[in-house]
Amino acid sequence: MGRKCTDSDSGQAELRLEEFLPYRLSILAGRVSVSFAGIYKQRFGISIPQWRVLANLGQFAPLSAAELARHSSMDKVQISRTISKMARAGLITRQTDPDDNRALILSLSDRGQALLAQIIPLALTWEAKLLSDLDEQEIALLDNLLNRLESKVDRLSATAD
Amino acid sequence: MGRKCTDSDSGQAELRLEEFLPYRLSILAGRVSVSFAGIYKQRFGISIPQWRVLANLGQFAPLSAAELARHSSMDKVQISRTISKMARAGLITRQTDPDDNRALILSLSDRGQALLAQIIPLALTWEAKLLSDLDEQEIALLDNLLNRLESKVDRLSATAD
DNA sequence: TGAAATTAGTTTCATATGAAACCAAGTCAA
DNA sequence: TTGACTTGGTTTCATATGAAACTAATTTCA
Repeated sequence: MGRKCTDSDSGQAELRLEEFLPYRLSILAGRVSVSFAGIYKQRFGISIPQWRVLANLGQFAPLSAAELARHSSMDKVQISRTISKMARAGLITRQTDPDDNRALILSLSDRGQALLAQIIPLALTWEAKLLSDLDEQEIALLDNLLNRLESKVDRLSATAD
Repeated sequence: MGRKCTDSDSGQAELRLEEFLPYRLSILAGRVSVSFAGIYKQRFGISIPQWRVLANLGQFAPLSAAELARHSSMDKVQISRTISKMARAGLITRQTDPDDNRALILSLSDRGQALLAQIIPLALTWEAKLLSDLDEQEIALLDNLLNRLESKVDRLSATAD
């Protein structure tokens, strides 16, 4: 960083938070997460990380812990702890991979699948409500924009040092 | 084992995470936050909550702690701790409000302002990079969509229970 | 081979978090 | 006034988090 153009009166850059994308995204995502978590938290007693594991295994199982971490962009420590809890609760199964004895093969148990099947309709209904002010085209556009931002931020992170 | 029914004809609801908005938003916002935090974290030694306080006070000061909490949608405990640290570090000033001796009047100190002035150009540059694949119109649209989602989720949370 | 480097997952430890209890100041109602 | 209620902010306490150290299995390559 070089530019230290006398932070005094003249060239003072301004930041309007209500227009600053990282900030807005973070606020919005936080509120969405909390609001959505209200759906399954007390009703089913699972946390946000547990919900993530549940949903990811529901869609992509079988997965190793490392794959699951990549899929869900969760920390590997958090994965480890979350799957321990969920295994104890009988929601997932863990077997060691015969082809690589370090790795685990993770899947949903019947109970886990049943739980997921209970939550999914609630999730979809809730999402529909969230999107109810947007028309088809706008939803498609949002989808497209989020995709592009996602791959952009990945590229930015990759080059950051 | 597993699938007792084929998805197409049965009532088995499916969830495609890559299309599920709460999930995508949360992943994207997390990555954006982390990537952006890389800009100021080691360079200036401030945390994400500190950045939020800095930016909010920069734009909206003077603010009470409660107002700051509302503005930034941060927890009041977190606000309390963050402003203590920042006051100790000489980044903000805290005076008790003469009109209400419970309340604090928070502002940026000169040092805080100088720090913010250093970060803002970096933040704007970074944001510009993030948005560089989107044209004017798309940015405006994104802005509009995020706004509408934000107010929607607020309404959903309000009616939650 | 077999020693160094990598990778999968767990554990440790210091820090961060937030719900609930708390104190102190202000408001309301009788 | 006074006592009940609310509000601003801090503290407590139990839990969550993640970086770094660790164990164990696998790969690399001299």
